[in-house]
Parts: sequence; C-alpha cells; structure tokens
Amino acid sequence: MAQFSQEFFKTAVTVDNVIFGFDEADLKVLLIKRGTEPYLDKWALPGDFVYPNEDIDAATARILEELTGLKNVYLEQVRTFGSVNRHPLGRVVSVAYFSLLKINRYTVTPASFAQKAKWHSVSKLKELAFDHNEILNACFQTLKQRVRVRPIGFELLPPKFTLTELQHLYQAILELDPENGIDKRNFRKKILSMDFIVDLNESQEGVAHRPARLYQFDKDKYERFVEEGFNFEL
Amino acid sequence: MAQFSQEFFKTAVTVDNVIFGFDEADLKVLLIKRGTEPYLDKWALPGDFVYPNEDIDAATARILEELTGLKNVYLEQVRTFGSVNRHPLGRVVSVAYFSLLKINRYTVTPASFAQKAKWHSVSKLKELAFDHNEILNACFQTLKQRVRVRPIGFELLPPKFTLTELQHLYQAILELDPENGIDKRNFRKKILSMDFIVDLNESQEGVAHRPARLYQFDKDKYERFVEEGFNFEL
DNA sequence: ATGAGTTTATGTATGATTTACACAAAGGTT
DNA sequence: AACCTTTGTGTAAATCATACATAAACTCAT
Repeated sequence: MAQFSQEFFKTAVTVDNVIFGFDEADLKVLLIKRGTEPYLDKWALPGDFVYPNEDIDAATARILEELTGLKNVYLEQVRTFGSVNRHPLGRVVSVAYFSLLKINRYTVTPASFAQKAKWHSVSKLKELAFDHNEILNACFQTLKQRVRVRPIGFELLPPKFTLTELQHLYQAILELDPENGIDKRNFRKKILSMDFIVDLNESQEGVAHRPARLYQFDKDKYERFVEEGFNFEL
Repeated sequence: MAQFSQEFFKTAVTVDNVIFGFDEADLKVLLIKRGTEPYLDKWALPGDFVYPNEDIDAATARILEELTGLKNVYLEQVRTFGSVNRHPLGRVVSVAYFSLLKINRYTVTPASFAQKAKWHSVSKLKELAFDHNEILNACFQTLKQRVRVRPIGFELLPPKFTLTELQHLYQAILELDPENGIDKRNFRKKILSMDFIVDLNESQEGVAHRPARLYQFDKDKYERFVEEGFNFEL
C-alpha cells in the first residue's frame, strides 16, 4: 500500500438506492425528478452524499426514510460505481443499494424532497441521470438472482397475499411473460411444500369471482427451517 | 440529493483484493505483511488507494500486476466496506474484490512491494489488519456461491488439469471434507456432460500410479452454449 | 520379471424431483 | 337461473440425483 497521504482524501462518496415496489402485475422503481444541475429535470435514483460520520448502510436507510417515511425496510448493497468521469463535477464514487418495500405503505411527496417522486415501471424506463440506468440494471439483475434463492419476494407484498399475487410477483421479477410463465399448479405445489408460507384460513372479499385464500410468510418459522439445513430455492 | 458541496470531498477510496490460488488440495490467499503503521507487521490484504484519475477496477488490476506481474486475471467486485471507524487515520472506504489466479504463474517477492508476500491457507487464518478478516470472509462466501453457477474454477487451475484436481478444487472451495465430499463417479458424469470441458487425449507422465487423462476448459465453446440457453450449475 | 502399491476409470438400479396437463367449484353480475 | 371470471386441485411420465464396487494403468522395490 502506498504511503499514507492526505492527497487521497478528496473523493465524495454517495449512495444510490433502487427502491422496488410491486403493484398489480408490475415491478416498479421509485425515481425522483432532479431539481438541480447537473441533469436538471432528469429522472434519477434517490441518493445522497454519505456524511462524514455516517456509515454507508445508514446513509441509505436515512435517504429511504427521508423519502418515504419508512424504517426497517429490506436493504441490500449491490455494487460500487466509481468511473472517473461518472459525475461531471468531481470524483464521486457511488455505492448502489436496492430496497424492497410494500408499495401501499408509501405515502407520496414527503417534505424533504422538493422534487417530484414517482413510481416507474421497470420494464419501460427512459434515460436517467448520470450512470443511473447502469446502476438500476445491476440492481435489477441482483434482485432477479436473489429472489430465486432467498424468500425476499414477500417484502414487496402486503402481509396477507394470495398465491396468484405471489406468482405474478415472481413472473414480473423474473421477466417471464404472464400466461406463459410458471405453471400454476406446480408453483403452488412448490410454495405450499414450504411450511413457512401459512394458510390463514381467510379469503378475499368482494371480488367478482371465486375468492382466493390468503397466505402469510412466517419469517421465524423460515429461519428455524434454515437452521435445520433447509435451503430456499424457487 | 443535498446541495453539491466541497465539504463532502474528503474521503479516501481504497481497493482491497482477496487473491485466491489453489495448490495441491488447498485454497490459498495471498497476503502481505505490512511495513508501515497502522497495523505494522500484521498480515493484510493487498490494496492501495485509488488514484484520482483511475477507475476502481483499474486500481485493483494495477495492484495485482504490481504484486504478481500478471495481467488479465479474473477479477470481481464483491462489496464496499465503509464503516466510519474502520481505518484509524481517517475516513477510508474500501471496495473489495477477489481475483483468481493460477498459483504457479505467481513469481514471488516482486520489487514494488518491500513487504513480504505469502500464500496462506484460507482454512487456517490468524487475525488480519483492519477489517480484513471480514472482507476476506465476504469474498470467500461470494466465491463459494459463484463457483456453483459460473465456470470460474478453471481460473485457479493450470490450462491442462485432471478431473481429480478439478474435484479437489471444488471440494476445497465448497469446504467439503475430502473422502466424504462429492461422489467421484457422479462428479465426473456431470462434468463430462458439459461438452466444453474437453478431453485432450493426453495423460499425466511420471506418476507412480495409473496416469490420469488431461482436460481443458474451452471458454469459446462454453460461451456458445450459454447463448443457446445453457446454464452452468454444479 | 513379478508382485505390491497407488490412483484412475467406469455403469446401473433406485429414489426423488420436475414437468405437463384439464376441469369442477366459488363467488359476483345480469 | 345462467353467465362470467378466477380459484383450486391430482396424476402419470420424464428427467435428474444418488449410491455404490471393481478392473486397469502405471511406478517401484525386489
């Protein structure tokens, strides 16, 4: 390692957070419209500088809370982007995270962000500020991998959900077209063989068709299974 | 994003590289003995500051080349470590990488690193400088996952290898004890069903037992299979 | 030259998992 | 009451994973 020197303490570190939500049959991402240069009026990922006395994870959680009012949201670091010229105003290294939140818990237009914040379909995105398309894409790919081997899909659903909703969620994340994606019966068989997805003995109400049963993800139970060597895989 | 301000350009960014090698039946990692404070004389991961006009990936490649003389080595970014107090002398955020190299291509004691560099068994590591145990561990876990779904194990073997060597490599990375790990016949069956691991019609020479056939990983062939939808999985 | 020592190479039967596939039941709406 | 929409369910066939033992190829010591 080179000689320790103040010369090197000239970089800014930011976090950028790809906030995913799921609505109907569509995977969404929360973007903000920039109110300052550079990239004024362009859509961008929510992000901020990491403060001098702040851990990086904490910075991401802070931004998320400022933007949505929510704490204890699923958060995962993905990768760091630090090309020399990725930011026009200096050397800015950005640590990318994604988070998963239940979209109906999100209350719009919080005070601290003057700019517009809006959910966008992941499948139809325009050009974003900075290298945010690349960042978003990396996070989406990571989510896609993660969701097959960790039971994190539930973070995007309400506490009580139907198996059809769960299946639509997986199809959206894995980019399988509906009505050609996962076989309904096989999907349910696999899901219900996991005893931590529990039948609540309740049904939907007020729907104009046969009501679906409601299920819940039991995290404690899941963790007990993991300790006994169980390995989630879809 | 907060107001753009020079206040935030006060962080140093480093890279730390977990360099893996494989020798006989043992997964190794290349460490250097620190020649300066802090952590003088402690073993540490090779790393350095990222220069002002240097991409982060490039910094990692540079360090690797300075240390080993090797270019075009497999390199993968894992995660960024940036706890406020991880470095005693200031705010230093470190981007962790691992790399995989053919251990016999490594020539010892290169000029640019005055300190001792030495291979250590991953399985018996002492305490390292900074948070390097944590970094090493994260990289090892990532390697463990990666090796099951990407054909990167070959990066650690000589160009021509025997199936026994390959099996030992997998057992070392996956921490399966030898003689209780993977079934030899089933392992070979699976490997040889992948047509990009090609039989060279050559054998070992000068060994005091039945000589093993030599095989080679054909990367181009592999990539063609991937394009046709093939998915590596061990 | 022979035998001992060591490691390689190979196939099959059993069980487990994955896949493909179609129709009756439960509600609301008219 | 008939209709519309969506839910809920089982089985057979195919594929994949697992468990397991013995002969063949080479060196070394005698």
